[in-house]
Parts: sequence; C-alpha cells; structure tokens
Amino acid sequence: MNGVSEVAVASKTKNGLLSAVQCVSLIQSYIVPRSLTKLKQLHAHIITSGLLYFSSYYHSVHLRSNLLSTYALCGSEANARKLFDELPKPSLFLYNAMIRMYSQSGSSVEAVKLFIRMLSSVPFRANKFTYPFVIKACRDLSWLKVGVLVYGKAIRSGHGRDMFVLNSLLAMYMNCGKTEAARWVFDTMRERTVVAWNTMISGYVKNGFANEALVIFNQMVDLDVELDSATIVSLLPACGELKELALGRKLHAVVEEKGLGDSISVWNSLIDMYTKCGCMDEARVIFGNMTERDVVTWTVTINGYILNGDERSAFGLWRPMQLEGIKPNTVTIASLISACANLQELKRGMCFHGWAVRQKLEDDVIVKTALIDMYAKCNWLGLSFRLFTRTPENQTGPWNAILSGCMHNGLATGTIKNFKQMLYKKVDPDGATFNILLTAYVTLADLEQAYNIHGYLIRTGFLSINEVATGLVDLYSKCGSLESAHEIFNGIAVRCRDIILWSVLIAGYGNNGDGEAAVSVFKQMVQFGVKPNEVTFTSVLHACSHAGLVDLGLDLFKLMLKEHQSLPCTDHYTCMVDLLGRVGRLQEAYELISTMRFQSNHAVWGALLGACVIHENVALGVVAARRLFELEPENTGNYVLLAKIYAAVGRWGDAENIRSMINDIGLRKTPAHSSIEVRDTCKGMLQ
DNA sequence: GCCGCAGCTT
Repeated sequence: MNGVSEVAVASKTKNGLLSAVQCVSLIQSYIVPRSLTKLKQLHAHIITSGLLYFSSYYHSVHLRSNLLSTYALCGSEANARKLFDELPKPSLFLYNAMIRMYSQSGSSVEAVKLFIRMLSSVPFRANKFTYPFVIKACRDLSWLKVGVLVYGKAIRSGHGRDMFVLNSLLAMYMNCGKTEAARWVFDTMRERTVVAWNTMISGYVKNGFANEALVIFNQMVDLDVELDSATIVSLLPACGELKELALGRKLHAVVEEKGLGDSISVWNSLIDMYTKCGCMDEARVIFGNMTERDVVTWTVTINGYILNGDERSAFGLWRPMQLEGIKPNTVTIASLISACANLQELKRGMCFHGWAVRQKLEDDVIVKTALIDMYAKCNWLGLSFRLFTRTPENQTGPWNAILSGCMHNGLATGTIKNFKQMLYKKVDPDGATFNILLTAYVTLADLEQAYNIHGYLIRTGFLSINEVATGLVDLYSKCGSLESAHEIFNGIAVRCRDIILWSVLIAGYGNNGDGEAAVSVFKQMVQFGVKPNEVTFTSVLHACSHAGLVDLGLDLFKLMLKEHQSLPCTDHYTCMVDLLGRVGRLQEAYELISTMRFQSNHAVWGALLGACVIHENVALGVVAARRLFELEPENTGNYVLLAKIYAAVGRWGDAENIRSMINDIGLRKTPAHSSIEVRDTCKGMLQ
C-alpha cells in the first residue's frame, strides 16, 4: 500500500514531465525487491492519469521501457509481453530483457523465437548480453544444432571469445552430453573463471564421468583457483557416487573454514554425500544443525534413509516435514513410493498414491514411474498396467518400470514382448532398459537369442555401457557359453572392469563347473588391484565347491580371513560346509559351523544335512536335522532328508517315526499336496 | 538512454 501513497505524491505535481521522471525512479526502486504488486499499482496509475499520452514521446517510451524491463525482471510474462507488443520499435535492451525473461522462466522456445525475430527486425546486431540467454535456452531445450548456430552468430558479431558466452556454450555442450566438445572449448579458453571450472565439474558428473570431475577439481586446486560454494555443490555428488568419503569430509571442512555454508544447497549436497557414503549419523547432524530447511533437505534425508535400508525412518519424516511447512514435491513422493515398493507395503503405497492424486502430482513422469514400479513389486501387475496405459507413451522411465514389473512377476516373455512394443512405439531405450531385458533373456537361457541381442547391442552402441556389457557377460555365462562371455569381458577396458563384472565372470565359470577357471579369474582380479567383496568370495567358494576343489577352497577361505580381513558371512560358511561335505569331510564341516561367531542359519545346516545324506552319516545328520527342525519347523524337506538317512542305514523304525512327524506337521502346516508328496517319498523309501 | 549476462543439490 506504500506504493499507492508514493504514486499519489508523484501525481500531485502539476508538471507531467516531473511526474514521468518520478515514475521512472519509482519503477527502478522496485527492481531489486521485485515488488510486482507495487509495480502493477503504479502501472494502473500511469494509465489512468494519462501520463503515457500527455508526456513527450521520449518520456512515454522511457516509461514503457522501464515498466517492461521491470515486469520482465519480476517474471510477469503476460504484462511484459503486452507492453512489448505495443512498442513499434523495441530497443536492443528490451529484446534482451524479454529473451532473458523467457529463458529464465523456462519458456525457452519463446526465447529462441524472439531472438530470431530480433535478428530480422533490429538494425543493430545482438550484443554480448543476448547470446548467453539464447544459448541457455538452447541448452534447456537440448537444441544442440541451434545452439551451435547461435554461437556462430556470436563469433561473427565479435563475441565469440566473451567469457559469459563461452561459459554458456560449455554448459550447453555438457547438457547435451558432448563432453569432448565441452572439453575442447574449456581447453582453448584464454581466461577461466571459477564458473568455467564448476561447469566442467558438474557437467562431467551429470554425464557419468565422476572420476573426470575429480581430475578437474584437482587441477583447479593445483592452479590455486579459488573455489566457491557452487564448486562444492557440483563436486559433492561425485564424492557420493564414488564413495569418496575422505574428499567429501575435506569439502565439508572447507565449507566450515571458508564460510561457504550460506546457501541451503551446500548443506543439502553434504547430507546427500554422507548418506550415499553410508554415514547416516553425520547426515543427521547436519540436518539437525540447519536453521532453515527446504524441500530438497527433507528429500535427500528421506532418500538417504531409504538408500541405507531404513525405510521406517524415511516414512517417519513425512509428518514432521509438513509440520515444518515444507510441501513434499514429486521427487519426495516418488522416493517414498519406491520405499513402499522395497518393503512391498501396498497399503502405505496406496496412501501416498492418494496423496499424489490430491496434490495433482500423479501425472508427473517420475511419480508415475514410481507407482508403476510399486504396484508391480507388490505383485499387482494389473494395477501397474492400468496406470501405465494412462501414461504418455514416449517416455523411457515408465516403460522401464513396466518391463521390470513383468520380470518381477516372472513374465520373461512378457518383458521381451513389451520391449518390442516399446521399439515399435519409437520410445528410446536406455541402459536400464537393457539391464532388464538381459535378465529376461537370462531366464530363457537361449544361446541363439543371446547372439541376436548381442548384435543388437553392438549396432545400437549400448554395449559401451558398462552395466549392459556386464549383463551380456552374465547372459552368455547362463547360456553356458563361457567363451563368448569371456570374449565380451576381454573387450572391456581394464580400467572399466569393476567388481561386479569380475564377480559375474567368476560366478559364470563356477556355475558351469569350471572351478579352476573361476579361481584363475579371481586371482587375476586381485592382481589387477580390484578388492574382492562378500559376493566375489561367495562366487569363488561356490565355484570350488561345485568343482570339488576342496583344498583350494579352504585356502581361499583362509585368505579371505587373513589377507582381505573380510568378515565371513553365512553364505561363505554355507559354501565351505557344502565344499567339505561333498567330499565326506563331515566332521570338519561341523567344526567349522561351531566356529561361526554369529547365529547359524538354515542354509548352513541344510548344507550339512544334505552332505550327511550323501555320505549316510546318521550322527551328524541328526544334529543338523534337529537344528533345522527348530529353525524351519514347517519345511518338510528336512524331515524327508533325515528319513532318507535312516532308511539308507536300515533304521526303519526311526524313519517311520519321522514319517508320522511329517504327517502331523503336514496336516497342520503345509499344503495338502506337499504332505502327500512327503508321505509318498517316505513310503517309497520304506518299501 | 535503462547497464544486464554464465555455473550449483533431491
């Protein structure tokens, strides 16, 4: 209301000229505080007082220009546009103001259109302020070719080496995935501010080259470039991705030392980094110390809990978040829905679905994708499909969700059929699509099909994605073609071979009964400096046990305890019990179980019982079976195995006792068919 | 004759 009184004062002066000047200075005073309401009031006053008509032409244009540029700065598109259209010959400054407004508000197409109109209607060339706006608009639209043409214009008008123009060009190349082009521009820049370095870092991270981002950062440090908060915010996602906790902590220290923590996004990025490195405690501390939190703060924390397997705590933030007045957005709700999918909590998932519908967020693609996935993981594929059919068809995310939903519900051929539909509808598949598709082909285990998809992946270039290549190695191994699997493996650059790829090949040899090859690949992996993890050890021990390589397996087990200092898990013990049990070293297997530092599970005892059956060892068989009866009383298979041992050594009375035990349990706890099956097995053995 | 423009988290 203050604005009205100011306006009133201004209009009291009889002299229209003074009044117009006063209006201009008032308008300009609204620029920094972005006082749109006051501006509108003043605008109305200018119209009713006739200032625009009674002033000189010069002052009238001046007033209009100021009104327009301030509307544009305040993001009031409709008002700015109306004024702009009324002007017969807008100045370069006003064109810039309009283009800036469009490119900042996301109306990028309008920005580019206006630029083209400007080129044809303005007697002078665009200036150095114009190009960054237009290139940014092209960046947001991923219009690489148009952007390059605009840059060509910039060169011809002498702004090709302008720092701002080059920085926006860098960002455009990075956003369009052209990291080499960006690199070239960066290398040829004469003058590099911290903005250029930051653009390179964030660009590399966005394009999946987190390692390159770290390299750039190190160069930046070597050259003593002063980093700012944007550097931190750009680099922290790389730390999270690469689990570079040490560097992440260092950056945290830098934030504290240099006082870079004035923006929320810095703290948000730190929380995100800590959660990705598995440090929920440190993330919680930052969260607690923040005096102001935004929707991203809550979302990264919720995501962090989910990532670290603590979905309960994630759900627990839902209410406090809203009590603090922060409204969840599409990212928040999608994360929570995916947490419901992890836990198969259909009811809770439906509650979030309902909330999303009420908030009109249901049609957002990431929310839709999360919902499709959630219903599929809760085994409600019908609901998944119903949502899917109401989704715009050209987006990859929902298609991937429905493909993985088919797989989750055991429909391998359905997955492949839908993938073909996807291609038919001209939807672009991505790396994730092929990861899912390859698991579908794995269940079919058809070598001919594997060759076909291999060829397809080469033609489309998707084989260069590491996870996809890993999936293909797995597919070939599961089809029994270890030669092809190894060939793909050899085709992957040594530095790109991650732990998962190695483990897949080791498991491949193991499952094909070639324990020696599995162990040899394992040794190669260690030689290349890749640290084996739990899964690798499980695979290699499993391989030994399948191939009967007892002593080799024992050596590896000891190696695991000593050199790699990994704590063995139950899977490892199961492999070892299996390994020893198969060759009849039952007593050793039993002793190994006794050395376990934690609760033994059914798999370990099951392995021992299985070995006792083969070697007809009653004493240990009874021990193992008793433990199993405690651990899983309703699993009739265990009773059958024990009965088998008794039967094998001729202790028919004991076998008969087991049979009656099974009958009791079978009638009470297992489905009828299983009890009948069990009874028949026993009968067969007793006869 | 207004004197602005680039990079950054879920």
